[in-house]
Amino acid sequence: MLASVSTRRLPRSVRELQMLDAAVVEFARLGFHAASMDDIAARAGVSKPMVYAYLGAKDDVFVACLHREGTRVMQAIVDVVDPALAPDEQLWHGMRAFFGYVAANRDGWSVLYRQAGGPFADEVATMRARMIEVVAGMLTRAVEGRGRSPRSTDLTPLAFALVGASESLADWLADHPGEQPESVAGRLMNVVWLGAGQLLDGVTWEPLAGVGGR
Amino acid sequence: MLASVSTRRLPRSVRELQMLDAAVVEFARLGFHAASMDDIAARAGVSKPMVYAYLGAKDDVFVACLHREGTRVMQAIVDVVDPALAPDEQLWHGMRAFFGYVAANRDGWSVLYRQAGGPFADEVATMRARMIEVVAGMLTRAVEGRGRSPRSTDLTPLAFALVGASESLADWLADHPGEQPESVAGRLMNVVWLGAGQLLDGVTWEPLAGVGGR
Amino acid sequence: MLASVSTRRLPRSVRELQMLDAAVVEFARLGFHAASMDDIAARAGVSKPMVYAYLGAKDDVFVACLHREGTRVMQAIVDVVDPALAPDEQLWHGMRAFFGYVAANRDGWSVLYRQAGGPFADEVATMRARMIEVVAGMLTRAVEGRGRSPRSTDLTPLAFALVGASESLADWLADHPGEQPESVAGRLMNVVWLGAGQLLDGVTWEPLAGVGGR
Amino acid sequence: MLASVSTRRLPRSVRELQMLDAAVVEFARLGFHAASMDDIAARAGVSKPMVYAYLGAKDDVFVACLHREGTRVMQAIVDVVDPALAPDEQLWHGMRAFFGYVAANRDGWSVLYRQAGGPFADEVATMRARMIEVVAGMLTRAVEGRGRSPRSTDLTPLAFALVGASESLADWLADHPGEQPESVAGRLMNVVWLGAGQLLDGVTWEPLAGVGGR
DNA sequence: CATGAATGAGAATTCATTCAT
DNA sequence: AATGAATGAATTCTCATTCAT
Repeated sequence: MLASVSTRRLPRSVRELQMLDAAVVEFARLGFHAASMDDIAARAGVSKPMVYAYLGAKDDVFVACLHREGTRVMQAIVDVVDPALAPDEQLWHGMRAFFGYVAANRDGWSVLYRQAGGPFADEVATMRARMIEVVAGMLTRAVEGRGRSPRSTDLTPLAFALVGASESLADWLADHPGEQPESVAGRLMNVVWLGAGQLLDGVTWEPLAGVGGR
Repeated sequence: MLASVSTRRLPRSVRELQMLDAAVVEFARLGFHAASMDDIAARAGVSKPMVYAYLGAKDDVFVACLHREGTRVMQAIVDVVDPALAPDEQLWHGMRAFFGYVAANRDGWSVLYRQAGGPFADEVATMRARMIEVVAGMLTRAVEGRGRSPRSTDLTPLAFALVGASESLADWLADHPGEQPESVAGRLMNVVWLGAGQLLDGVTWEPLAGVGGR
Repeated sequence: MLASVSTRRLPRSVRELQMLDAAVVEFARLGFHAASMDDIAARAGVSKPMVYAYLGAKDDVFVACLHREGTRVMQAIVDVVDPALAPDEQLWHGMRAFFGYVAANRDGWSVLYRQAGGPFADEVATMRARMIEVVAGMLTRAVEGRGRSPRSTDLTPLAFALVGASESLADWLADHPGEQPESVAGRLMNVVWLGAGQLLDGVTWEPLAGVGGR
Repeated sequence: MLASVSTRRLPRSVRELQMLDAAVVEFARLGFHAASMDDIAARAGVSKPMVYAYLGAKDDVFVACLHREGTRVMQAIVDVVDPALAPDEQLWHGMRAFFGYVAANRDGWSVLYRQAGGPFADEVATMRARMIEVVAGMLTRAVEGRGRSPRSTDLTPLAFALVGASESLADWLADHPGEQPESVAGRLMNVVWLGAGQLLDGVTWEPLAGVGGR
């Protein structure tokens, strides 16, 4: 009866965490529809009714995962972006945090970013929007810190591009264990910062007249 | 009784196309698992056994969609990338074609991009790898066109970033029907081309000191 | 257009034979339910509607197989049992023919004997009954040829036993290619003939009193 | 509201038995392919998912039936074959037990014997092989008990014949509910024992001359 | 608190069978 | 005479969800 390693009779909060962890893994592994409540319960080491009692129906479980993971990414960024820093340093820290999170939490990231469509379109869109907002905010402050107000306030597309690039690079990193995440983040930072800088300085790339239009 | 537009008794090739189209729509709408063969058949205006007879099991149908759409995107890009053009123009044409295709084929794009997990990871990965290869090729030629041999031949990470950014922007584009693909392509092109250009010119951004080109 | 090996445009009777052959093979291979009209048509080298046109629905096809194979076994026996021969020779010839048929036509035999139950219980039972009748008739004539009328006219169980033994031995033969069918038939003939002879002579085996009854 | 005979919420072992019983009945009635999981579940008084949860897929259910029934027949025989008995008594007891079992368990026997083809050929063949082994053992001991070492040690064909004859007679018995298993066993015992005995005594029947023991 | 037992509903897949050509 | 096209109806199997204990 010594409960040293026994997982029985844990407090509710702990159990909930185990379940959420299991759910994230399963949803990431198979996607929302293919993941089964059975597998989630099994992976969490509890019986199915427990999952229902603690987290509710499958939809609820998924939304819970979504929220937790979303909060985590945003927190990871917010935590390292010190407003006292120089704008470029803020961006650099934020990107590193974001990049690091995506690379280190493939499962959580999957849940957030690879489950478009379906009955959660709204939830996912909302979560994504908040995340993009954080990134876009980071970019905006960086731009403003350069003493310029962005011509169009809409840095959202750039935020999207940045997120997509990070995700893709995280994939690439996963296949190249020898590479340093830091260095990859640095290269991305360079392109974005230098490119955006040029743009702000009025330098633009334009297609050759007449040729681009065909 | 109208014989003219009656869709009964069509030759195989026509029916196959109808089915593929229907399948792409359904897969895009609900994802692989949630889409049902019933719905696909219904949308194609045939009975389920026809789908099985012509396209095979659900997996086969999905792979067929994947291949068709994948080939289409690639073709759309390859078609406009004239090797005789200047490197930057090649990149510009390619990106414009890509965003144009995605804007015009939301469904096809969804099928390709938003089903990464699950049993088709390999198929999708293969297709993406081909795409990245194409992009990396364009980038390499662009760099060489500037009269420099790439310091490390490895432009692959940049290709990854670019493809990821494009995919993410394509998503954004899909959710903002008002936006012009051309304009999105232009913005991305600017950041990448200017940023990469600066980098190649030896300008770099470095953390903690802000030495680089601001 | 030279129709040397072409199988097109054959006269009805030939086509029907091809189909029956194919059907027997398929029914034997998979049983009535698991065999499919598709496979039968494919094996016969014709399209499904041909099978329906020539032989009718699946049930009809099966019954046709049943009848043909049943007729064949019985004919094989009747052909060799010359009433002019001595009774034991009649039995011997009949058994050899029967045994040979079963051994040489595993498929046909399967259709006849391994498809009990199901919607054809009646047909199968009838066919079997006729077959057993032939064998029993053979036995009866043999017994009568010995100058005795069988005590109970019912030699049917012995016929059943004989048929079962033959089938089982045919299985055994199929696994022992070195063995001579003739010799195996001979051994069976010996047991039956000698055993039945003893019985007719009034010799019987009786269990030890009191022990057999527990 | 009657709690006593309510069949709800039974422990697993009980339900499993009910299901196996139901499955045996259905498989016997219609054969493996024609029997449906729906029917099995209905007959067992449960819903289909329970059958899958407890017994697995249809194949598994069938194999489970096969094993249970096979074990039962073998056990029925082994239980009554006392090695201390005289060889002929051993054979007699074994045969009586066999026919008795078949008469009392028509369904179980059908499942075992009438599904030889198809994907379970191996399972059935294995079980039959074990049975033949047992019979061959009994025959061998019987022969040795007569003070003779079998000329060729190969009594296997005779065992095959005996088992085949028994199986076929079991079929006959199944179709003639009026018959006494005891009596059928007796008749078969007589033919085999007397015939084999004559053979061992050197009496043989030879074709064309009728030299043997008439 | 925790679970084994149980199921309704739905999805994939196959097949016998029929037309229109 | 012969066939490709087409389908209604089953059948196997899975899953989210709920009770009774």
